[in-house]
Amino acid sequence: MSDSDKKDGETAAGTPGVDFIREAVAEDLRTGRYDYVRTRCPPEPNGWMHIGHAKAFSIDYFVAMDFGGTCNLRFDDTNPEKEDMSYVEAIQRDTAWLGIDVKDRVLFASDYYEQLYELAVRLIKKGVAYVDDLSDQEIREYRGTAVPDKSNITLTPPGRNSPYRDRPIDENLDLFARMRAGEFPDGSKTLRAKIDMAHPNLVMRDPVMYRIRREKHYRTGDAWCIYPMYDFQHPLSDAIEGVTHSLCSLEYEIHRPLYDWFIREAEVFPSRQIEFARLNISHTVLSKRWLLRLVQEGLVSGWDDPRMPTIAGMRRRGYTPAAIQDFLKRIGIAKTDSLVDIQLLEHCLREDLNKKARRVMAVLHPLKLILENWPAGVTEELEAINNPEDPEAGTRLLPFSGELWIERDDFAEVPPPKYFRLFPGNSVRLRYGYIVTCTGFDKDPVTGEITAVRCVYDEKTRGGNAPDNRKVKGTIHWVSAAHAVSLEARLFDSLFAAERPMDVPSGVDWVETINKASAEFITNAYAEPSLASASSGDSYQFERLGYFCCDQDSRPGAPVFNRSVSLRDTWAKIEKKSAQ
RNA sequence: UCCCCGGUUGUGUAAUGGUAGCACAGCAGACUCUGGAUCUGCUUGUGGGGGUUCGAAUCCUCCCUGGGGAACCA
Repeated sequence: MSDSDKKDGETAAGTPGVDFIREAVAEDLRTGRYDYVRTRCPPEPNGWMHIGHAKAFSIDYFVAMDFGGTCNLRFDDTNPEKEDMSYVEAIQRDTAWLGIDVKDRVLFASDYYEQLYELAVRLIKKGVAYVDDLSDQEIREYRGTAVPDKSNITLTPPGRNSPYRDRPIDENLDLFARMRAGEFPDGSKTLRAKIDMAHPNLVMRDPVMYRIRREKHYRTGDAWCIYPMYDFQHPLSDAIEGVTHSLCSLEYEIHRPLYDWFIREAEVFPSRQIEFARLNISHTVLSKRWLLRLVQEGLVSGWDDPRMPTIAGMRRRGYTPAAIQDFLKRIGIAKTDSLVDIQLLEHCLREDLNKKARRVMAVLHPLKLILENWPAGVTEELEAINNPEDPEAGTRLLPFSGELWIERDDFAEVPPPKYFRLFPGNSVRLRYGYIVTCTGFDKDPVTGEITAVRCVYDEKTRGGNAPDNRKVKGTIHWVSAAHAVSLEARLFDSLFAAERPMDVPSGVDWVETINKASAEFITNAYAEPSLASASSGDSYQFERLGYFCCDQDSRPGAPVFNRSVSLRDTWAKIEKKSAQ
């Protein structure tokens, strides 16, 4: 065995184990608890999908795929006040884009209203559900719970039974039918499960199953004036669909006994709920409520603002499904409440785009460079490699002339330590062009601004080669001024400077903590001519700057690019260090 | 207060009674026509105390600590 073989063996030993969910599923198959696997993605259509949902749905989907099973996309649409068809469409589009192919298994809890009603009737007939006349306030009080106030903590004594708890079954049946028929006003009655008002788990203290709510539902219209609650609807919808493993986030852990109770009492297919930790990412927020507010108050341009952690926003920003799936694979699945560093997400994007994105040259902060010894009126064409990581991508020709745009940062009147770009007397290579030496610069006498850099080029270095083997430390990018395409570059930063935006100091509205400098639009950037034909969604690497994705706001002759992520910037680190 | 669930390098995640590993981040170096990419090396960890055991991140116990729950939302 060679050394390298040994090394492979060691690496294999460090291979991550299978996660606890797949372990449990495998166990269920082994013991015969189930003989197939079916999961479900359970969105509520009340907002757009974000990366946290992507994590959950990917777990649902890939767990099913790994065991040769199926995965449903089921909309849990039982709250007509908040739900809307536009959300259904957005969620379906984003799910498919992520590579979650549920085929025709797109389902709606609202399609089960009749079945759920029948199951409720079954529970009433068994004597384990009853119609209650208590108000919401009274239900809370009878439950024996205090007002949830972190600063004023009180005991939770056993609850008291509702005076309507022991209504005869026939009366309950009659009342429930009349609730459906619309004989009672909103909020005047509920259907409750008869479990245990002294249960230590508060969700088991006779949870509400149905409420009266006269609200037009986006799918069922006015057909119903009673709507099922999540705790009742979810397990039974799972059962109706034959879902074996109902995977959800940790917040539902405490609901599992209730999930099991409904399944047992309704005598339906025994789906199993398993919980995992939801995703948190630094410097952003994965809360539908917060995201909705950002959109509604115009703090971002919409659900698909490139700064949003929504799938639509990330897609517009330039994230790829491959990068997102790679990220989700790397963060794993666990029950530990965690905060993933956003740099891991960015790393995954860079890694994907590095292999795929074509290289182009663009100058974001233009500074004129004049080649003093360039023959007047001459334009040359120079060959450039499209992607050094992918030889198949081939080459292209770049126009070159005596007046170029270079990056303002690539010239320094007085070079800082370890700076090896352009400064008086120094030589750099123009990428794929010539080696040039700085002879001077023009300066506005009033403002002190550098207006142009003057250089001479070495004609023997065409293409950027140094035939004399001379070492030129710096290579900078450029665009021929006469041939440049104007473009708009949109640079983005995190929406929140704080690592944990949710931890808002008391008395502060979180909206005030938004990073106001999180979007910078540069309208006077220049790029090589090939970018004129870019179309929306195309990703490029702007050499030495980062990955950019062509935005939907682009117009013919006026391309707009979003910076997806910058390149790793060693120079920035050096600068930062010497500044300290 | 009560009920439930967690705590493994800076971050995330493995190790399922038997050498605490991997990735990201960080640091140092090599290489380079992108200060990119790639490659090499390095630092840092089982929340604490007791117990069981030849052997404990893993089992028991107490403590500490973090999260969740007490909606006619999901």
